[in-house]
Amino acid sequence: MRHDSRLSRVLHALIHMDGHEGRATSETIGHMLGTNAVVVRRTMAGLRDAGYVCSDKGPGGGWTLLCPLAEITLFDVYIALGAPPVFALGLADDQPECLVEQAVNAAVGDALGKAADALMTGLKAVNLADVAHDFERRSKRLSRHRRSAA
Amino acid sequence: MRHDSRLSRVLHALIHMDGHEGRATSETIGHMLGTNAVVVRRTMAGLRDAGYVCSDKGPGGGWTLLCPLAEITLFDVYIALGAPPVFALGLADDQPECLVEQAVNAAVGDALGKAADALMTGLKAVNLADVAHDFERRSKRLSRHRRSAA
DNA sequence: GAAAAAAGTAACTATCGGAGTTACAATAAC
DNA sequence: GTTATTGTAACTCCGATAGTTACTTTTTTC
Repeated sequence: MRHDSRLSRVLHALIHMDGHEGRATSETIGHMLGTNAVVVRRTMAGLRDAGYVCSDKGPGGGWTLLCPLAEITLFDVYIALGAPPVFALGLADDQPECLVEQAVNAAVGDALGKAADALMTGLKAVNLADVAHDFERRSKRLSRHRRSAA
Repeated sequence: MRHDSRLSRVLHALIHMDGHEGRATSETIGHMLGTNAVVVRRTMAGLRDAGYVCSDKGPGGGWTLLCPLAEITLFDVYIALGAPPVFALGLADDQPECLVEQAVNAAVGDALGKAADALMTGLKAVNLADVAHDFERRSKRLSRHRRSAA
């Protein structure tokens, strides 16, 4: 596996669900994301547990957004996913008694810690309504271009 | 694989090499890092290509540091390793035409970009002499504790 | 109450990259 | 020429997400 794209995918699903009439089934969401229903259920489980969405079984069932987009930040979603590991880079721990390893890990760990802080700050600064507005901007720009090309 | 610990390990090796009399063989370095000689050679190859160390074959051969520690930053070493991927988190690219995906990826990518900037800034701010000094501080502190415990 | 539509979930496979290992070639010192 | 050493290719191992299959459970609808 190269990347963990769950955050990106779940956000994608939530924005689509906001524009969606009524409930969206896992199957529908899977098509929107280019994946399948089981992956959608698995990934959305954390959001359901956190109370941002609910799911209903049976005919007419599916996923419902329980919250205005403006009240969910990217950070909230990241936490609801279980705060998965951010970095591919890590510290060696083969010689935990070695003071050189400790000094190196303190230095690298400090830089990684600052990077993680910056990431969390960045995720807290944006809510899903911001992303939805950006989507709308992109839609309008695209239709302008289409008209002018016609 | 969980983490890429090459940066941490190479730094560990370089600090040890600075305190080492003459050349250090891959075998010796492997023991210091808790790994084996082939992994050491593979990982150090980038540093050799970048000119920070050289390696000599044959009896009496091994690795030599070519540069004062103060002239190498953590960032330099990261680049010499080939600037490996920093994040385990990534963007979805299953629906590249989808404007929702684009908006989501712009938002998440922006946060990741700021985090990467913070990481690089942190890596540039520390050179290997800083790490070596921290190692010496740790050594002194430890021997004080040992004396006072005796 | 039977059929159908949906979620929930377990279990398995695919994939990807670092790490570990083995094997062997190339080189240099003595 | 023997030995110590690097250089490298080729393979296995591991861990995590992602994909897939199969089955159970729940709920609606007829």
